[in-house]
Amino acid sequence: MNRKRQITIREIAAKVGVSIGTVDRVLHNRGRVSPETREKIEALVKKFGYRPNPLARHLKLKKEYQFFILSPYRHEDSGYWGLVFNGIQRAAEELSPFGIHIFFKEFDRYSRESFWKTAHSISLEDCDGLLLAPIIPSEMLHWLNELPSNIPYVFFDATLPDMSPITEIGQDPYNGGFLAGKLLCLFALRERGTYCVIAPHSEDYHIKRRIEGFLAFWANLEGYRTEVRTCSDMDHQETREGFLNSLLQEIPNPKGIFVANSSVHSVAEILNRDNSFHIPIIGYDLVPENERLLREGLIDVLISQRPAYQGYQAVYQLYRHVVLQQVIEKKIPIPIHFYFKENLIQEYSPDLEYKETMFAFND
Amino acid sequence: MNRKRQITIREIAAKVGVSIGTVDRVLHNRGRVSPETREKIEALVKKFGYRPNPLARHLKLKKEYQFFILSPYRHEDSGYWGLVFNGIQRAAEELSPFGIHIFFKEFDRYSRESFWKTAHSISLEDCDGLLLAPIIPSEMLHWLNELPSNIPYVFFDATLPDMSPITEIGQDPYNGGFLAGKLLCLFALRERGTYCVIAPHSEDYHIKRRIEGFLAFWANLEGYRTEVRTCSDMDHQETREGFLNSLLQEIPNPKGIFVANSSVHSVAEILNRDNSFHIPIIGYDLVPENERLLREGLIDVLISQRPAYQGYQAVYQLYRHVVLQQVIEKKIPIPIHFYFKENLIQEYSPDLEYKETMFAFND
DNA sequence: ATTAAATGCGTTAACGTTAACGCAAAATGT
DNA sequence: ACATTTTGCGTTAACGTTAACGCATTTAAT
Repeated sequence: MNRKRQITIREIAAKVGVSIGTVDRVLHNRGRVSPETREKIEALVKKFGYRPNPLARHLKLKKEYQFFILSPYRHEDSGYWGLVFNGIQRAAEELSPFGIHIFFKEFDRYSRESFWKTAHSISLEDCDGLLLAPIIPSEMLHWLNELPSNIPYVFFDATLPDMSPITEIGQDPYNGGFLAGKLLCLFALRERGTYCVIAPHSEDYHIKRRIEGFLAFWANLEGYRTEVRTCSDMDHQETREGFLNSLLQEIPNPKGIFVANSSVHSVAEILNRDNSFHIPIIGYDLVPENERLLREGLIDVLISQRPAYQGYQAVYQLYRHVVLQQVIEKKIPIPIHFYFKENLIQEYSPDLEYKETMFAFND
Repeated sequence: MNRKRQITIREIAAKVGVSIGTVDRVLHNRGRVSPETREKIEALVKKFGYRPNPLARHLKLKKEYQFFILSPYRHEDSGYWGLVFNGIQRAAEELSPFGIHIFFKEFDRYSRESFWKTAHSISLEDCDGLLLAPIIPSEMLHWLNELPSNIPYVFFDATLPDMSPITEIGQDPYNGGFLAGKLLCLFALRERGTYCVIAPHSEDYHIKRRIEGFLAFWANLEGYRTEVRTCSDMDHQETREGFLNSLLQEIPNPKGIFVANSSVHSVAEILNRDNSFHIPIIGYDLVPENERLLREGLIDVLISQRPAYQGYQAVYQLYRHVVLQQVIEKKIPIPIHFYFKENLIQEYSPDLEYKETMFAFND
């Protein structure tokens, strides 16, 4: 159970019969060491698994680490990114004794220009790590390919193929969609009929996979139909109302609706407010507006991507890699998490105040 | 956003006009300081919010921290505690550069004698922190009251009133029961009839609250009946079969069953294996046996208490308190988490291998 | 052949904290 | 009055790592 004490640079030096300076030069590739000595030292380093004591290193260097977050504006996606920032903020506070500093760099997720402007505003010289939301894959890819190769980065929320992040943090969108189907089916009491997917009109890989998962759930069931409809701009009131009206005209009696992103509140507000019948609605993300409507009963289920946890993990794993030089798992999967109106506990709420009633163990 | 640099002991000393030795004596209450000097130093320490650099301290002291886990045997509750241990183990590995060492002290949760024997085997002299599962409240209370007051401890899984733990980690059992009701109702397609609770015959506060929550869900609904039955020993095959047989005789057609603890697999195995009809069953905890039956479809839903996360958090928060001397939130609520057969991802699995298919972002 | 540069290595001073040690001066005991 | 203890404080050596610096040799350049 107890691993043995870590070997120190001084002990390595003694074993080889050189000074610590020489060992240090080998360790940091600072040259001025003969090939034979270098080999001997490298052999021992390997043999004894020497790893520099991160505490001593930090003490000596007094290094301040700068991590940059490249993410959509915090208010976008109905405030989703703000939830991520809460987790990031908390991690930053906890890790401040280690000299971790966080800088938020936000862009408009619908503007390539904004992305580039923001990306270029990051001062790469004194950047020790990047937290990236690859929400515009092509641009992110392009930018990363021109990046100095020595800057470590993590992906959160989504990922990109064929890259080398320290780790990828995210939720399986296919599975989320599948489960959305399952829950929607239950909330509709397995009634036969037509079930709708409402999605933004975008190329977003995540959204597509969620829809695929949702459709996969219904594929083998008999008596059920599914319809996918995309809306060009859910944030714009007229567009939204026009879209939903024509949807209801086309499908007059949908048994349930799955909104594949965080704009589910816009849908639920129109379809389930002041109506004589309730359409089961399931959507994504516990953003404030969605939370409110969940509480009011206009939304039935929300799938959470656990944004604050993702943000926290992104910072923490980067710290583990950069400061502690530990080995990080290549993937950090985020379990799919449901919220009904009865189990609303905001994780890492901004003010750290949790609702007492949700946690009353005694009396 | 950037907090200013922490003040050092040397700077405090300079400001007061004494040496660092004197300041250190004040900080550690080692006497040999005049009252006036002490006051001056204390004032400045307060004013500038001096806090010793945990890295330097650890470097100097080379202090090894010993944390003891006082918990039921890892195999008890169908292996539930083993899952907690996984999270503890992982935290211990991550924190090993800080000299954290973990010692597992396990007892039989059904034997007071075993509890005392185990509790007394903890060498309190070199104990820097305790992780406590207060699963036998009376004995734990008694033991804690006789404990030297300077040892910090955290509660996980459950808590005790009127104590001063560093933090309490746990899930709201009432809410969990309530949601179990809600989900069971959905899985039974809201069919009218009788719904059963099966619980162990014990005084366990958690279990009681879960049942209360479950009953609360049905209380205001019309056409639904609920029946609570306790079984003396679910682990014993004959007792179990006798219990379930008489249950089915009494309630021939239950619409759904809620098992208020992790022994749901025993129930599902008998009631839903090789039967022509499926009774919706919901239970607690993603222990291996339950996971298997969930996968096979004999169990419909499992509520997870996120044992590995609880274990991880318990160690991590204790580390934050003891090593970093940070302020810890008084309560760490564990959100209620559901598993269906489609979203099985084991958090913190022992071998750190996650199921790839659950996290395939691309293609 | 002489100077200059490069190589190979050791030494050392920090980083901030802690606690042992030392040493006056004051307080106490006989 | 003198010995002894106590008080109040400063000094210092670690802890492990890093990188600047120094100093011989060896190698290269003119």
